[in-house]
Amino acid sequence: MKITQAQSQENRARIVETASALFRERGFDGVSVADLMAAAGLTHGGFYKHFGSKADLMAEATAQGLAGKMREYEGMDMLGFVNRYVSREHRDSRGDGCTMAALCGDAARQSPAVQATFASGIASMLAAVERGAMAAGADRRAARAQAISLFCQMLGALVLSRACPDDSPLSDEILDACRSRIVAALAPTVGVKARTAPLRRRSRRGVE
Amino acid sequence: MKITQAQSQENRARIVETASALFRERGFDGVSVADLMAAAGLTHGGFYKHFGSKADLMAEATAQGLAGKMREYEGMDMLGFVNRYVSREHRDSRGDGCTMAALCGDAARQSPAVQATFASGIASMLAAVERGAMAAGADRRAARAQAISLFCQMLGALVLSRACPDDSPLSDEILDACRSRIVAALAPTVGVKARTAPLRRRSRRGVE
DNA sequence: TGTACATCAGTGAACGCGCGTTCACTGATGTAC
DNA sequence: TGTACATCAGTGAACGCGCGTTCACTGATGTAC
Repeated sequence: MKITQAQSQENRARIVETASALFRERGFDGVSVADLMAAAGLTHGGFYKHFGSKADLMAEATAQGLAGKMREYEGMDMLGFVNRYVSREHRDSRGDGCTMAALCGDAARQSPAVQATFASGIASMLAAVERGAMAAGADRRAARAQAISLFCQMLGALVLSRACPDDSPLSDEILDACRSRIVAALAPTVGVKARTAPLRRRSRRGVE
Repeated sequence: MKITQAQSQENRARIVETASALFRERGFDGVSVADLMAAAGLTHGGFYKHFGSKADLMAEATAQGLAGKMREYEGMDMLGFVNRYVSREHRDSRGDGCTMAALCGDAARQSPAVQATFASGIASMLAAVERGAMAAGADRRAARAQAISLFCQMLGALVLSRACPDDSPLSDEILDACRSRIVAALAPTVGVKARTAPLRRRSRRGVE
């Protein structure tokens, strides 16, 4: 049965979106094409009408996952961002969480296309954190290095906390220690003004 | 052909050692039992004379990999440890490097046995870093949180730098920025005495 | 110390299975007239 | 606006392949006497 062009585009978008979440939850190798298509409400045969290969989808889903989270984070101030990122909720919702944290381990062994996508995602994230750090009163010269250091710590905490068993107290401790220290380091330079300074490059009109 | 008991034990140890390196290089799913046995100079059929399943070996190889690196790191002072850990050389030698950094992403999706092994490895590592931080003059009260924060940053930097393509300048930048900041933060409290204080719990006699 | 024999680490073919991918087919869509 | 027909997104069986695992077999080891 043929389907409306609009329907087809909708299906394609749903496949990418579903893949992005499933890859984050189970890793690239943990999701089969059949799994994925079933989760998107389709059968596996149609996959190749939309994508050249699973590897192609991996690159596209990664790119979309990274970009989507960036858009979400850009509206937040530094404190809010840190509190949300280094949290039990984020740790426990891989499928909804940061693509970088969920897949950076896998990315190191993937194709150059996926790695390049990751590198540009990391660059965007670091640039956003740098703007946020400067808005929070960081030294202009050191803002870049501080942003890198900060984000590495946040991501490291999340990744390590996820490597522990579900009920491990260590998992909570890692998150709490890192979050507290980062927030404390940010606090002296964060006033009411900084709290309202979002990570985004410039203000945008309109609703989200 | 039967083989000496000593030979058999040697073979078993070599399989675990080989597996530990290969898993770090390619991930748990990236190494087949046949690959692994061939790399250890054996044929795949004999695998089940030594191990109940591939999953069993994964847990054992992970435990050995974590313990082996701990022994190596324990002999170093904080500055040496940081400089070695957050380096291009470490990034480029996954098979020889830190098991935690190489496999923590995969660990989150593995069996409880592997996750428990990871958690205990993380605990050992954090305890060692805490001792090192205190030897380097850190505040006794904050030493634990500082150790967690420090190690998360080190691991995060390594993992992110590995997610970039091989020739990416961003990969180098991440390592350099984190290493510099950590070393600078350590420097004021690190004197000649601290430099000679190793991470290990107490001094041991005899050669390595 | 020799001899006979049970043991069992290692071999390599074979197993069922799930994977990524291909393909003949379907039938509503979208278009040419 | 109707009619005839080419298109092509989606279907589901089938493909070859590599995986983890099993198994009958080998033959030197290690042991009982």
